[in-house]
This record gives sequence, structure tokens and C-alpha cells, in this order.
Amino acid sequence: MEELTKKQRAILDYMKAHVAEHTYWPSIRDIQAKFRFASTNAVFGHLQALERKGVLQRIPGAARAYKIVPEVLSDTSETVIRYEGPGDDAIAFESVKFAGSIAAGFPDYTESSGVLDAMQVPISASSRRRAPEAFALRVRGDSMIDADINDGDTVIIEPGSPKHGDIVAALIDGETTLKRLIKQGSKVYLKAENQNYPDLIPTTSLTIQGIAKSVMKRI
Amino acid sequence: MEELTKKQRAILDYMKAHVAEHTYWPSIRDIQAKFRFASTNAVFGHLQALERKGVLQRIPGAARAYKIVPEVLSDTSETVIRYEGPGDDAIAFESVKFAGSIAAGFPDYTESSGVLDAMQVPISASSRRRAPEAFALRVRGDSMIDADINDGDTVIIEPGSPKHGDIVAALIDGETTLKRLIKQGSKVYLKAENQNYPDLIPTTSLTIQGIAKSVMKRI
DNA sequence: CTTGACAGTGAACAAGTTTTCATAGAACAT
DNA sequence: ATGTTCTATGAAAACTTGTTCACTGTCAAG
Repeated sequence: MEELTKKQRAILDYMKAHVAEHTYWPSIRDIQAKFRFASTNAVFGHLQALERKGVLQRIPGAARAYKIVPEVLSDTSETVIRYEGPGDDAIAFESVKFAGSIAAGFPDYTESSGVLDAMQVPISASSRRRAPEAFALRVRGDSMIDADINDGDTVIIEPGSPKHGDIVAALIDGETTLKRLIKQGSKVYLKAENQNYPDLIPTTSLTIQGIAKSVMKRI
Repeated sequence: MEELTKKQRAILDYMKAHVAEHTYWPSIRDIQAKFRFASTNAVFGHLQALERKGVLQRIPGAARAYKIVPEVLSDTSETVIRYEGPGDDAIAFESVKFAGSIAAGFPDYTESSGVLDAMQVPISASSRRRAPEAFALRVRGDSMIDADINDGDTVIIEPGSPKHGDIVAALIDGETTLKRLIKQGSKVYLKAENQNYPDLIPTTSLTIQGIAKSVMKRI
């Protein structure tokens, strides 16, 4: 996989975050405005690059229509969580969506062939202790084993303002990961609950998608 | 909340499914094609109705851009599990009855069979499709701590034929308890996952209410 | 019978959006 | 020096999409 440039990375992150927040993709003009481009074609070029590099799939001619190609993990694979729904195969739903989240985002999705690891998938609210925008994620990797969150577990994420020490789902450098949030003065970074993993210092941007409120384990 | 007509429900479901599958919303013409409308305005009217009834929120001026208003389960609903319909609907989360608490320590009476609450769990948490009779129990006591099931946890119980070694919710001597099921030849008894607790040998009868498939913990 | 709500057709329009074309500076390897 | 790649501008073309308008039919309530 070709490396992404910083700008491409940032644009991809923005697109993912946009879907996570709004449940629909940004238009080229939305991206243009966000990054203060003077021309839509600047964005267009980046999108072409992202598609050429295989991380983004555009639907020709359709507005606000994309698919995310799951990013390949490096050997030092961090714990990456994948949204319950818009996953590749494993689980019914998405999304959100969706979470896929779409699905997605959004309430009530299952099963998805498309992958979208930035889509919020609200659980239909019935329980009073869960926010309507909560969504579920499946955990991959073992970077949180000291917090007793293991590979294959399902984590329920709720949006909100994270405090120091909260375990959060965060979008950092293009990957969604589950880590403990550390706030030290002006410094903010992510910490794995596993001695073998280094801290994650955000280089470009850090987007907190929600706080892990509970974890579900298969017996 | 106003009732949705059949067509409106179908369109809303289609839209949700579309997002779940593609990660982006359908255009009006996509919907038109799906339902064989001769005019886009037919769809337009339905979308207006969906928005007026408060289940869908359109983003003015933006293409393929919507938000779903989470549908709240009615309190009077006796339905325990919501399944995805045959192709039309796709639901990621199903709700299970909350059947009170269960003693993981010394046997204790269950709080009758009264349903206290309904919680929603991801389908993936246990099997791909949960048995319709699944229910949730809150754990009290510490007799299963070696199996990492602690006081305050919530376990999802599914009816079924328990195998040796399964953790089961059992009615023994008139009390419901959570223990590991041991089958040794003709002998069947319950074993706590805590050295401080003795085995439970059934004196009169032993009724297995279900198998614990997954456990949910607050973080 | 009439009224009104609901559902739909068919055509056209306006805005949103993607895509193409022409051009150009900066960084960089050859 | 020279060509290539990446990034970007500016404008326009082409297509997609949401929206509006005029009109028709159905069905139940008044």
C-alpha cells in the first residue's frame, strides 16, 4: 500500500469523522471549505489519489457516495476496532451502521458488505442508561488487555466529553483505535493498557468518537 | 408519534438498508427505481411525510443527506426480540428482556419473572442470531469470579441444551443461580467458579433455564 | 354530492455536485 | 538543465439530484 501524504491523510480523516457525525458523506465542496482550498479540483485530485492508493472507493457520478477500503494493519498492529455494523462480514449491522455504522450510521442497521469504520450506529434507545447515539464496536488486537478488554470483545461506545482516564474510541492517523485518554496539561495522547504498546501521540489530528462505557464478552 | 403508512415504512426501511449496505444514502431516484414509481415526486411526497412524522430528517439542499431519528420502542411492547425482516429491514440490535438479577453467590430467589427492563445487545455478542427467548440477568454475588463474572455484571442467557462445562442459569431447590454445569457420568451438579463456594448438588430437581452466552460489564 | 386527505403521474426547473480542461509553481530525482 | 510528480488555481462543462407545478385518481368522512 502506497503511503498517504499528510494532506490526504487529513482529508480521509475528515471524511470519516464527517460520516461519523452526520451519517452522510461530505461533498467535495464541504471538504474544500474545510481545508480552505480555492478550487474544488484540489479536493478532486486528492480524492483521486486516495482512490488510486486504494483506501477510498468512489461511486462514479453519485453525490456524497463513497466506500472505505479497510486499511491494512502494519505488523505492529495496534488494537483497531471495527464498527459493529458496517463491517466486512462478521456481524450483522452497521454501522453504523453505521454503524456502520451508517450504518451506519444510524439506528438499526445490520449486515453490510461495505466497510465503514467511521460510521455511528446508534442503538435504538430503550434503555435509560444508554444514550441514543451509542454504538457498538468489535475489538481487534490486544492493546487493552490490562483493562480486561480483549480481542473479540464488543464495546459499547457513547458520545460525550471524555475525561482524563476514560477509555475512548479515537480516530488517530486514519485508524480508529481503542485506548485510554491521557490529558496532561496541554498535552493529550492515547495510552494502551498493555506494556508492549507505546503511547500514541497524535501527529495530525485526534478525533474522539466516544467513550467506552461497557464491554461485552463472549463466554 | 404519528403512524407510518405501509409504503412509508417500506421506504424508510429501504433507506436504512441502503445505508447499511453502501454506507451512503440513496438518491430519490434510487428509491423511485426500487419501488417502481413513475415519478420522483411520489418519493418526494413520502419523504416529506416521513419528515413531518418525525422519523427522518432531511438536510436541505444536500444530496443523499439525511439523519434518522432513533425510533423509540414502545413501553407496551411485549416483543422481546426484534428480528430483521426478510430482506426489507435490517436491525443490528435486538432487545432482550431484563429478568431481574441472579445470584452468583449463595442461591437467592429471583425477583419472580417480572421483567424489569429491556436492554439492547448487539447480535454479535453471542451468536449470529440469538434465540428468541434470550434474556438478560444482572449478576449478584461473587461465586463466579474465577470465570470473570462479577457482581453487577449482566449476563445474556439463551435457552438450549447445556453441555458439560457450560455456565448456566439454573433453578435448584427453588432458587435461581448462575453456576458452571458439571456432568460426570450419571451425576450432574453445579460448580461455583470460586474456591470459597461449595458445589451445589441438586437434592430434588435441577432445572436449567438457559446457558450464559455472554457477559456485559460496565467499564 | 362534496370535501379533503392521500397517493401518484409527467414534465420541467434550479441547485448541488462531480468531472474535465487548461495552466503553473515547488520539490525532487535524473 | 530537464522531466516528473505532487499540489494547487480558475473556470467551465456535464451530470446528478432535489424541488416545484399542474393535473388525475382513490377513498372515506361529512
